[in-house]
Amino acid sequence: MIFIPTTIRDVAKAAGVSITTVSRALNGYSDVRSETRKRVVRIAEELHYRPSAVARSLVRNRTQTVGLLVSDLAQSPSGHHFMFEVLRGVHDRLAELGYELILVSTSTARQRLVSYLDMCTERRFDGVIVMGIRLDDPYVREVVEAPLPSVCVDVPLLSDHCGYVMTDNFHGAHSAMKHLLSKGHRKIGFVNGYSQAAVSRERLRGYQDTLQAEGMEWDPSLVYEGDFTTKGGELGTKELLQRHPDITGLFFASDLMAIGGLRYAASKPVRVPEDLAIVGFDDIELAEFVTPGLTTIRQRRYEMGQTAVEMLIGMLLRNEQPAGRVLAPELIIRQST
Amino acid sequence: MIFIPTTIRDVAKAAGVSITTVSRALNGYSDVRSETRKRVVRIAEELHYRPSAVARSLVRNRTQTVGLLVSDLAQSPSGHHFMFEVLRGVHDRLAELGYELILVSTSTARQRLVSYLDMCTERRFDGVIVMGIRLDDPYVREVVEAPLPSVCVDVPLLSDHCGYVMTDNFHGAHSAMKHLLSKGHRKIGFVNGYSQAAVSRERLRGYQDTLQAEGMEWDPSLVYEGDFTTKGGELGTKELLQRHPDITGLFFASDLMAIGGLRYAASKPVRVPEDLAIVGFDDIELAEFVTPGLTTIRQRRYEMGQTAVEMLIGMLLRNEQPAGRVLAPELIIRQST
DNA sequence: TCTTGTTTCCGAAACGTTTTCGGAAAACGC
DNA sequence: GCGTTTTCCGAAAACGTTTCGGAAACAAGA
Repeated sequence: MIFIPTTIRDVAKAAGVSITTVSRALNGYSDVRSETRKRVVRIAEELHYRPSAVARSLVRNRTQTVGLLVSDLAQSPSGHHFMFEVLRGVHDRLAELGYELILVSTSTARQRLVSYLDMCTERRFDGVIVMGIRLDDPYVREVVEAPLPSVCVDVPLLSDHCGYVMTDNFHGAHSAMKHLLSKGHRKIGFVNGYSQAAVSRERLRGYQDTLQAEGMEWDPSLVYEGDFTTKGGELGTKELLQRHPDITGLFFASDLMAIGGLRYAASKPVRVPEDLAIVGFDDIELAEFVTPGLTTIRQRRYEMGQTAVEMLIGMLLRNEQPAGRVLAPELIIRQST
Repeated sequence: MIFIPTTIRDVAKAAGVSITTVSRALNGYSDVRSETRKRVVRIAEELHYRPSAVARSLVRNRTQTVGLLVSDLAQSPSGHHFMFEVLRGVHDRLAELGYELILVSTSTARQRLVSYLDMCTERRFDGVIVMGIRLDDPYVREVVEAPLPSVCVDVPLLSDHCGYVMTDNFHGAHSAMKHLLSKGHRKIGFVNGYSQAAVSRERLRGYQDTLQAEGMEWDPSLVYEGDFTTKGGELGTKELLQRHPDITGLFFASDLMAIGGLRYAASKPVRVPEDLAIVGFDDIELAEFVTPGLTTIRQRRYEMGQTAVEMLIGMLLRNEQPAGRVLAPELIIRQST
């Protein structure tokens, strides 16, 4: 019933050599006669020998595992859309490099008893990738201070063992605004995410800067602080349109909020894009299917995941200094503008 | 630079006892004086001692890890929507039980060299949960035959160490059809997923059975075999409406395909639900945001993940027989019918 | 005093690898 | 035939735990 795997000892015995020789033969060392090597390899295959990663980890003092820390798997801001793609990027690149991905989230009871750091040291992760974390999250400090190589996604934290990768939110917001301006809009509102997210700050800066660069005055009452949710986007749209009925364009800090804006418009006699042009941020899958199709700023999420891995492994293997990498976003024009 | 964790030896030395005593003190054995125990616990905390899961796994011969095998992370049938929720359920329940989740997908080069089974034995997973796999996937055999406790999601495979959990697709399809019939539709088409998916077969059976139970003839030309994608749904709708212009209702085996149907309708002068009623399957997040809102069959995805874990751990810890568990779906009525 | 039992602790083996060090045998240079 | 190098292989230590089988110290019962 219980499955007992073959060990290196079994192979050694069957091949009539020492376990040392088996280890060396299978790991491609040079000092083993090719004839012996062939025999060992053959017998190892016959016995379906698979070296135990556990034992190997113990002696090598590296586990070839990376933890993916997600602050809250359940109710992340942009929902699954953002996370899943990053996760895919992380997973795929890790797999290519021969690392395993362990998923850790804070959403469970156990994680409240044992801290992130405790988990990481217990499991002896080689490194950690953090995502979906807010600047005011208590774990931030823990992660950055921990003596464990790490990379943050979408949080610009930098130390001697912690790098980050994120979208160029400033320029993303900039190109969204340039697009709206080019369409002739002059009164443009901004529905932001909550201010504790690093990305919100950058997007706000992009909004302001673009307006000022065009010589237009910048009016705080044109900005609404939402929470990245559809509901928040709906409320923000309502609020801003009440404050400034002459608004003809709205920029949202997330697609989910922009979809809230579309919903509000649909419930009123407000036509999109004729009466109100809408631009989102993220380019989640929904954006294409919603009517009208949502003009938005595409984040390269898969690539962010890959890049995070690249950086982490660089720190691990080649002792590279952690850095901050910024990925260029892309304007996707659909029917909402 | 490199982080060297404290070992049980460090604690033993600092506390002036043997490592045996430290181990027994921290693991709650009875034969250690409470005074000694307190001292050991205090010192362990002071030194931030965290027992190495690696070493423990080696000696205990269990790793407290479960692999989540995903046949292809990238292009799964229902996309992220299905997987992510199941994954959450799996993760959360595992975490509660003190297990770690390792994500393994077949989408990478490395996985093509080393088989699933090899990975699992190398890493010494205690058990495995499989999802997103097709009946004709070569890995199916491997997993079922492997002497490793496993649970399949959405694939009805049963052996003495392999159980499964899935939605009651037959009854899901049944209630979708009953709903359409109750709305007065008499000519109803069915856009199915690819036939190699176990769920497709069940949904087709539900479609047929319901019609026949109502004394209606069942016409194979009313069924289109799609591929779970939006594009396929679009093509299927076009094809079926050409074959039978008098169709007034369409049932889709996935929401993504149903959305394809909505798109086709929007591109023609076909009004939904007036000219054509549409029912999907899954209740992905999109279903609510699409216009018109999609009537669909909700799968309890999070719960499926939890249930899979429950069953696996039962096999592991309490030696329970693997079983097949079927979860009831739910009809969600929106504006598309 | 001798056995018996309890309580509290420890030494040592075991888990399955990798790796260091060194030794035996063969080949080579002279 | 002798030293030297090269080739091939094995013994043993190490990684950090858990656990088995005592052992020391002391108390209690005979």
